[in-house]
Amino acid sequence: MMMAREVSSEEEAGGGDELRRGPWTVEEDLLLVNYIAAHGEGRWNALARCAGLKRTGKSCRLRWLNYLRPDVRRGNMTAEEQLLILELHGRWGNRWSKIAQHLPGRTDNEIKNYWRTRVQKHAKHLNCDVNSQQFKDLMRYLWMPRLLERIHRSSQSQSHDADDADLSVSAATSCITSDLVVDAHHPPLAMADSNDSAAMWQQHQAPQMSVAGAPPPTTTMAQHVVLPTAAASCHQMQDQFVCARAAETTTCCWSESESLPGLAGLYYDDAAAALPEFDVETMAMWGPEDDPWYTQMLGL
DNA sequence: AATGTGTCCAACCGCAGGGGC
DNA sequence: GGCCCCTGCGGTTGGACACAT
Repeated sequence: MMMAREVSSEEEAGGGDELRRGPWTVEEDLLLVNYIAAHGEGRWNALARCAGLKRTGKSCRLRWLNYLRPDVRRGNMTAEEQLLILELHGRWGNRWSKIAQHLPGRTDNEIKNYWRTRVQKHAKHLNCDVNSQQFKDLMRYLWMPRLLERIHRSSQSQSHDADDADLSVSAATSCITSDLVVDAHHPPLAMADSNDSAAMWQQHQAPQMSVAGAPPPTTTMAQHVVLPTAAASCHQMQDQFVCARAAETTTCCWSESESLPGLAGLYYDDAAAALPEFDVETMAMWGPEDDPWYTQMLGL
């Protein structure tokens, strides 16, 4: 029913001529960019008409937001961005536009494509349903700590003279927005079972990081909690929150004698001992060695 | 070199919701 | 309240490209 109306308005936008579809030409891009530079964006149907584009308003909007906008970031997702996507998808599901708001320069379309092509592909390879608890646990307890280690190693290699706290405060900084902190009252994925939000918030402040591949935690979580030593800047708060969040996925949940939740038969010792080396150069979430490793660990 | 297969991503489609009249 | 239009979101598709055989 809506489509009939929509089509009529789109036909109007096309001025009665045949509407173009498919890939945009350089000339069309120029028309759109120049028009928006002169008149601003919005009112897309009228914009398409006035700019002389034989495109629907929808098509113009999509082209601008996903491709032509000057602040669109292109290229591979960084480890920090991948970590954020996993984290935020765990919290919000397929709310791509909401997730995109936390990754400056990345579009919902790009994040959606990333999820479908990379994450779902690996779920398929592992014979997991991407929505299954098993796969969620895999992300939470294995992939996210691994990504964190990549970030950690990368920042170490970039700033040798930084102290430990600074290292924990990773380059993820640039990707985190204040919304994430505001949203921190939601029970985070990795500790959704907790009832004590105050204690959890204290844990959020803990910049201490223990990642997969590092010596396994031998103390309780309480012993890992380190209260902030100085008034933290907004950025530091955000960084600590994120790093502590991700660190929890390692420190809270793995003990030497306890199997990983949802991953029956997979023990911390096994995981830590068998972790393959990261390919820090490529910063890809999965290296070629990862699939067989996960397959073996999961007994798939 | 030719062909087949898989991957990635830009673009499209269908729908829902909001606002103006 | 109902209609119309616009905008935005999430799902899907198709073509270009890369890689394997």
